[in-house]
Amino acid sequence: MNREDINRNFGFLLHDVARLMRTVFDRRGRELGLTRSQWWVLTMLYAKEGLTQSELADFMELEKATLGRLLDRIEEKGWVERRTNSVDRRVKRVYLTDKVQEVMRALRNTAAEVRSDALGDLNDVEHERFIDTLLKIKTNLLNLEDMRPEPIGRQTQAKER
Amino acid sequence: MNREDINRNFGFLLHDVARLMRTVFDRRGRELGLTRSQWWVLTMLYAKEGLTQSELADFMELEKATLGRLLDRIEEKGWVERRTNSVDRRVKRVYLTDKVQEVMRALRNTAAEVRSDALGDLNDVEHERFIDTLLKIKTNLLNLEDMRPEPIGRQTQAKER
DNA sequence: TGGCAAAAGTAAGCCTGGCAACTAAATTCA
DNA sequence: TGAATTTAGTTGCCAGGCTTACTTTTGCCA
Repeated sequence: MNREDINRNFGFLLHDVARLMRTVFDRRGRELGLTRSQWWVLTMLYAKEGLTQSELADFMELEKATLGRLLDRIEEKGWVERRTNSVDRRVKRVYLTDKVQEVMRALRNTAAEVRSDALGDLNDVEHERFIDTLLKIKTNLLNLEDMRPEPIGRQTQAKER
Repeated sequence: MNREDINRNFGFLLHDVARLMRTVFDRRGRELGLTRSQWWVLTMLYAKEGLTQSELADFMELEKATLGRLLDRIEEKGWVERRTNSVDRRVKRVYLTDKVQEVMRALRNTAAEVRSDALGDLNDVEHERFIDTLLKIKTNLLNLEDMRPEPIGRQTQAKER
């Protein structure tokens, strides 16, 4: 890679843009009292309430430990509840509380703002193409052997039962 | 946003892909003994050796503090040198050491591998379009008022006076 | 049934990143 | 000149992410 290319380097750019997005969202989210990651968990839960922590971690492609700590903080704020399962006492299922509803509304607005600020002048075609390409890249990355060992899990299920 | 959209949500996708890239790179970089961020600093320095820490932080759009700590670790490994300026004794300029050359070679190879694994089947047109779009988004984000106050440096201007 | 492996969560350690507060040096300007 | 302001860099604190190592519980099977 020569020196001129640097600003068009895929890895750098992606890194930059993701960081900028996070920063923008974190700043706007601060007045709502949460971080981007916490918001992300809430949004995922909104779609998939009642998953176990491990299932949720798999779904979000996060490590169990990372998710666990996120949940600690969100639970402290009273937005989420871990319910112990009576059948399997190791398992904790995660539920949103009622209290979270108003926050969620505010978040959706803020998220839409950030998204439209970021995408700004892109037309629909460009937008869709961009999303398609991101999806392809994501697929490529998930298929790398590097990703097999532990991270994506996918292990197990179709096991017990 | 309805529940189906979630996998085509720009923010999520970007977050995911950036995280996956980081993970892949970190795993492959580990055997070389550095993290993605450290590699990033080295690469930037390769293009811009001799900048002051503040200039480098601006260039990389990082906080001075974040860069400072990155440099601490890289310096410990002997890949980088902070030289104090005799004219302005506050300033430290950053230089690569000779020792770093072989690491850099390995890094460039690894980076190219990761990039081609990630981009995989994309054709050139798609690739270029993707980069263009990323650049537009980056520009949009950098132009937000949120980004003005402190973050990018350029600080100070028009304060109380 | 009794032991062992696997699974769910947690804890601790490390690195990155932002923000805020600080120190030291330089600059401004009254 | 001397006080106030700016600037360069560091430090402290916190969130988030990954890894590794652990505890508890469950399930298998010999």
